Amino acid sequence: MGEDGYGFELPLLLFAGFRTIVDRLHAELAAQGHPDARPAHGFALQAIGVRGATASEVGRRLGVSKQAAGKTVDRLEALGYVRREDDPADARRKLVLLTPRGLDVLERSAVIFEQIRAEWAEALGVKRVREMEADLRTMVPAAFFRLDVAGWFGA
Amino acid sequence: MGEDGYGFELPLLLFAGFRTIVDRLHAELAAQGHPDARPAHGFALQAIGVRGATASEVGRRLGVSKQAAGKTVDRLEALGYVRREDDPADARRKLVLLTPRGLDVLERSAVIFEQIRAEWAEALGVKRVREMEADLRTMVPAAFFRLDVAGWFGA
DNA sequence: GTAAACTCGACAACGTGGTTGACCAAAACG
DNA sequence: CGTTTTGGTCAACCACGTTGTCGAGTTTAC
Repeated sequence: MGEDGYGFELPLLLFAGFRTIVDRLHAELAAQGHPDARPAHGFALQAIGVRGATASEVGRRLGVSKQAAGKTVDRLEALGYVRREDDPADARRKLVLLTPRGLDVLERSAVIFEQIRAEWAEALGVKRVREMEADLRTMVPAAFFRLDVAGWFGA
Repeated sequence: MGEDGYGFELPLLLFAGFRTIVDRLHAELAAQGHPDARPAHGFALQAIGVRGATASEVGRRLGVSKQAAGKTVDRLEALGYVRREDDPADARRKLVLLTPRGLDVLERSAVIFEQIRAEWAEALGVKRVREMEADLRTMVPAAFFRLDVAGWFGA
């Protein structure tokens, strides 16, 4: 063991940092009219995007099965964040589209994330935050758009 | 939005960094005779510790309900990582104790985490890794350090 | 010393986010 | 054409979490 402490600290700190930000985000979202939004919803809504996507496409973008993506879309639909629409050009496809409410939660999330990052920059210095982001980009495989987030968030 | 990009990047990078390390850990563990080990097991085994603990204590240390902790202990028991033993001093309690196999996976995890951290230090510089850890410690609430680290290997 | 309060472990029901496998209808391809 | 691929859905299952309930055992208060 090195002088820097036990090895599990680094992954634990990374996870704790992530959870700290995500928990803050959802506390803010709850206070801004989105009490039922969950982390997985944000990932899915981003994968859907303003131009819409099919459930299968969402699954591929998130690195999960089309069935899992379909169930997530079901929940988003029940919460009013997306709607489904038949694709006139392909009778198999059902386009998933953001509702105004879905767009709202995405926009608010972006604003809140910016606020949190600004707080980190104020506490640590902009340079240190930028270095942290750059270092993480160096160490993370490029194709990390794959999320597979199950179980990593609290209730 | 600042010039640094969208706010989603920082939490996504933290999560990606965590996942990158944890995925590496479990690939190594699988190659070293622990193919069924999962991330949640590692957290639970740490919470149990070499001196053992009850399911309720594990739940408190991990910040989950005693029922959830009990179910995780069930799985660890089925995998041979822990055993349960009646507490002669308190007929309500059932002590959860690491088996030799449970201790083995903990020890191997510590070694692998050290290797991964050394790789990060080689790629980024020891100073930058230390700064990252220090910065994260600054930004993360102390509640995330509930895991009882002292006495990991009987120390 | 006994009654009340608390704690532990267990059971049940449920929610969320995943997985495979199977299947049909529609599209794409030979 | 017929064959293969693709999109959506249903069903069963798993991992991990939640509340609520409950009996048995231990503490605490009076």
